[in-house]
Amino acid sequence: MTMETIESQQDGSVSDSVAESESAHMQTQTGQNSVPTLAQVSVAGSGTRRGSPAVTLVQLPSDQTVHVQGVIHTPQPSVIQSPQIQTVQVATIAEKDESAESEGVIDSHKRREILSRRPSYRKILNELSSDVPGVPKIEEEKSEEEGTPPNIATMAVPTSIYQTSTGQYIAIAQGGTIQISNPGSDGVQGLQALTMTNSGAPPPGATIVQYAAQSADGTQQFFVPGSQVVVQAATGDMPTYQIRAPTTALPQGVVMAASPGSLHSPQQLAEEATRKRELRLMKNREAAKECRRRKKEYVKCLESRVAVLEVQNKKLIEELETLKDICSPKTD
DNA sequence: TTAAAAAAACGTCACTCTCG
DNA sequence: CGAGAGTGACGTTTTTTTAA
Repeated sequence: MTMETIESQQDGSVSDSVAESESAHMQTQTGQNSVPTLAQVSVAGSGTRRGSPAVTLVQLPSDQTVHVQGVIHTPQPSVIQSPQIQTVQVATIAEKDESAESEGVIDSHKRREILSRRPSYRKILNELSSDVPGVPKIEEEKSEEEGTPPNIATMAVPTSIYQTSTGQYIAIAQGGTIQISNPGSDGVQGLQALTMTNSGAPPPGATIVQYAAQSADGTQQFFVPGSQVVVQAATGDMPTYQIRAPTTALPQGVVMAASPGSLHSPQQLAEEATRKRELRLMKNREAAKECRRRKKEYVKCLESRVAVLEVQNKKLIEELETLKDICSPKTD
């Protein structure tokens, strides 16, 4: 097996401002890869140059290995049509309006409009993956590479565990996650992950537990401003919990009903508005995390595709050279 | 070892798009 | 048409890298 080295143009940075790397359509000049920032891609060629498509291993800079199918198929006519064609353009999946950058005087609102009309990464990548078999799809669900489900992962380091009067266990993890487990169920399945949001300044002296029941998946969420913890649940159809400061043994206040019920007073309305806002912010927070994860995956995918196309380009160049040698006998 | 710089990650807002 | 998901932009925080 011969190891050869090609060079791929890539900045390697994955940050919030991926738009620059997305917008760039990479160009490879034949025989003159003199691009300032170069990353090396190792290619382990295997199999035949002619005949059935050979599978090539491409070692990406990020220790990824990509299986690349051979691009030269003997039965097919060569894709090389003219010696003058020396520029290979690669993967302009998500075009950004280049003029917006070049002009530089465009106002931010208009620029925002342009940018916000781009399709989602999931769509782009799925379209891309339908074209290229090697490109993985972004699943609708969380990918399995994320590992265990969140409610299992977060049970790893509970700092406090309480038992309610109904026999349920409440664990408060360091990350602010509350977990409720039913002793009757077999461990993990009885777990319910709850999130304590400590962000933002709690109203002074107030202890508000906001509760939202989502019957669809059985998820229950509590919002506890400040650093209080959930201590005890009462019996009955409507579960109630007490909030205590972690350092004191005295109950600080109560707490919650399983449904907000009818809201009348301005304070209740304000609390409801606060609850809705907290819920919206929390969802948006999670959505932003997921969006960034998808974006990173998308960029990785683009980089993989660049490597694949670099390999294709190299093979086409080799084919061109071979054909040149065959067709033009030596003159000297 | 440490301070500064750079990069990455995060939270929030504003907006568009999609779906019921 | 409204609710919610998705995402770009922006400012802030955290982590990593680099130079002294």
